Amino acid sequence: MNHDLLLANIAKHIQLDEDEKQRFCAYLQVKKVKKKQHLLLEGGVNRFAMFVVSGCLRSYHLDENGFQYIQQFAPEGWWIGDMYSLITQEPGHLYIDALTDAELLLISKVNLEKLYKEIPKFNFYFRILAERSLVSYQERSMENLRLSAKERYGKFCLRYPTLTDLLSQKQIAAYIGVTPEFLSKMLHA
Amino acid sequence: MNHDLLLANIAKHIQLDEDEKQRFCAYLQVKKVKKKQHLLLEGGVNRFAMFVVSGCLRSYHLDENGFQYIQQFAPEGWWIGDMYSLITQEPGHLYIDALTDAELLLISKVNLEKLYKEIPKFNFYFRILAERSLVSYQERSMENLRLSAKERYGKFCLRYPTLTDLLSQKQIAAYIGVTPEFLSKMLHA
DNA sequence: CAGAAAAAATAACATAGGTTAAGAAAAGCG
DNA sequence: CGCTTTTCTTAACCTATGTTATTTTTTCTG
Repeated sequence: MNHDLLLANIAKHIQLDEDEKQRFCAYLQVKKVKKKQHLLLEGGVNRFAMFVVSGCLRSYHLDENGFQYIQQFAPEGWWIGDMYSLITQEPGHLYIDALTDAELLLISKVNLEKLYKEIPKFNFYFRILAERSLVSYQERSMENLRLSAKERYGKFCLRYPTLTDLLSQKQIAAYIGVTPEFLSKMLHA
Repeated sequence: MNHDLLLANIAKHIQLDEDEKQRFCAYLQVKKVKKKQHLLLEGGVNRFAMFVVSGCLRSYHLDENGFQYIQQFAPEGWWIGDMYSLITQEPGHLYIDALTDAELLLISKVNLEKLYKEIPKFNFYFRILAERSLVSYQERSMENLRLSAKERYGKFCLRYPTLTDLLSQKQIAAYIGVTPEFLSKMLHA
């Protein structure tokens, strides 16, 4: 079943009885997307937190020169969204799209708020997730200041071991913040 | 009273009755530190989340060449800590010290866990904090990739308006990730 | 499978920011 | 208040990474 991967993930942090599982799953909706399909555009409001059941998504910024800067990859088992827009329900700056065909579970902001009220231990679950994610972005902020491109490439490989040989160099370059030309040169040097 | 600033901050997000306030405050300890005093060294375990009542703290990394990279400034009303070490209770990589004499409220990891059990709405409070902090570090990660030093300086000024003319250029340089020499040149160009 | 589109490689040249060094100004401290 | 230490400024030179352009290779799609 679609929901098993997510329920297993949740079970690592909080215990849900059958009734709670039912109620939680009732708040979810399944979505299938094709490769390259967009789920969020700059200026849009992100109304859903998205859990990747299969496939791979990414979130990125686009600058005025058309360069992409990838904030996150979301392979199987990861959550993704524009946290800023999701929290505030204001228009955000991120794009989110699918790098492969993918199957998602969505929970709307509205349902998420209901969930927190009805089953407060989800505050605990999402606090743990937010804290871990926070640590990861704190590290990346510092890495992006103090490490060379080659070192950032190394960190990318550690963070996404399953994606290292799956993604194009263009995607990896946009994640570590160099041009594809430079990444190519670097990998051959 | 020392605790008012923190209680006011909490009151913005959750409602505590008098008894809950009492119990919460009983978990806190007051600490006064002098300028330049360290609260955490690399390799140490961060046992306390720290709330700044007055003064200013900072957290930073030190690289093998002795360069500092500042992760966060914490003026009055901010929380600070080594999130990684605090969550895992493993040795961390951050240094934390005082940029001015400062007065802090500490809550130990142990008491924090008790607090979550006894007054579960603190899960909500710290979830909100973690989420906001997450958004801020997500933004900084991307800024550190895509913005020039001058643009990062601009973001620093927006993020810490009260510190812009308080901190030395050396501190600001270590936050935006350039050498003090380059920052000086940049500000005079 | 063929043609088109996207990605990767390579190379010459350009630039933001780093390095080193030295002096000037400011801040800390006895 | 004077001495010491730290910070700031300036400038010449250096390096990692960007830019532009071209060719080759790979992937997509009918």
